[in-house]
Amino acid sequence: MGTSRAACAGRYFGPVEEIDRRIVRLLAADGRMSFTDLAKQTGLSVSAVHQRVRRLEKRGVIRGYAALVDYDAVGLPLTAFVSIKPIDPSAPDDAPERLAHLEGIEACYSVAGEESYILKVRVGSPVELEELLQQIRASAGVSTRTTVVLSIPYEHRPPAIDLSPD
Amino acid sequence: MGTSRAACAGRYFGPVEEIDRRIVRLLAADGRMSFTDLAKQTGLSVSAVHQRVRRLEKRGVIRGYAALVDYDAVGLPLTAFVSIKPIDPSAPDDAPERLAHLEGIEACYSVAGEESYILKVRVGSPVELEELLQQIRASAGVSTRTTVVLSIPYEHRPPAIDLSPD
DNA sequence: GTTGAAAAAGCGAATCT
DNA sequence: AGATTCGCTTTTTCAAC
Repeated sequence: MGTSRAACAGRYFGPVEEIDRRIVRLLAADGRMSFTDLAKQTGLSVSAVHQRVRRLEKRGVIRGYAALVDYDAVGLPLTAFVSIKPIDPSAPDDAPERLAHLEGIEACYSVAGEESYILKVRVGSPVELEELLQQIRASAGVSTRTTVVLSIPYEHRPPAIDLSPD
Repeated sequence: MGTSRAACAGRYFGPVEEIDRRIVRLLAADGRMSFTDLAKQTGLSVSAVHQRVRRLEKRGVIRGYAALVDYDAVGLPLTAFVSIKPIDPSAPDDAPERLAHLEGIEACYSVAGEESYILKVRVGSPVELEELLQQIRASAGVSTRTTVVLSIPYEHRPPAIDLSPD
């Protein structure tokens, strides 16, 4: 190997080094933390932190920022997981692109197992879920299996980014 | 009814009115948007926006802010969905609390269907997934069924908050 | 990475509609 | 009640070191 990468006793910590991981961890837990606070927490100057955050954004390590919302309060009280399977398994599998235009689909995961993708959807009511399922089937040529979410004990807990040595 | 709530042709838009929904939508898409920009996008004064955002935070409509991170880059390249089912169905169901201390569990959904909860987990490697699954089974007295995520076409798309009339 | 200064944004109180 | 204007403070941002 020509390059020396971050590794430690068999555990690979990814291409982001210690201080950067601290920054990412802090911002994942509080996306609006100021550069001033970030500097205090990391022991760096404000400018140094600023520079690192911009670099992390540019490299795509930080992909963006989001407010975490109460979906009940904004009229989207119904969450569901929709597993999909192509009706014609020999057809090209471009379901994610075919579904990207549909509002209400929050995420699309390609998975191992019986089905090919799991979608996470948020809608306003059972009728809206029904309509969305019809659109999913029609748009992607798939069958669907839906698991309705009854309640959400917790969600979006900040990631357990490891801070061990490089 | 004594109170008049937001309703429109059979569609209930939640307890958050038009302009507030605009604000929430904008912040969900860009959690670091400045109050100045927010004011421009909504046609309000900066102070008015400021006041509304604080109120939305206090009411819990905005629950927090988070940086969206590239999990591969920070050493958590393995995502999975873990469906759990109590081994003893007559025992009290407090799985969410019993699992809350475990790092690596990002979300916990109570669901309708064969299993009782779906967990979303992020770990660094297959071995770490194995260890986490053992901890889940031991901590909550459940059996697990795991669906490994192979790739993530998209995730955390901003919610389709409706902006129709109240 | 650091310091330091200018520009921008955040924030609270008083005022007005 | 809710929006606006006014100042002051903090943060952001961009120089040069």
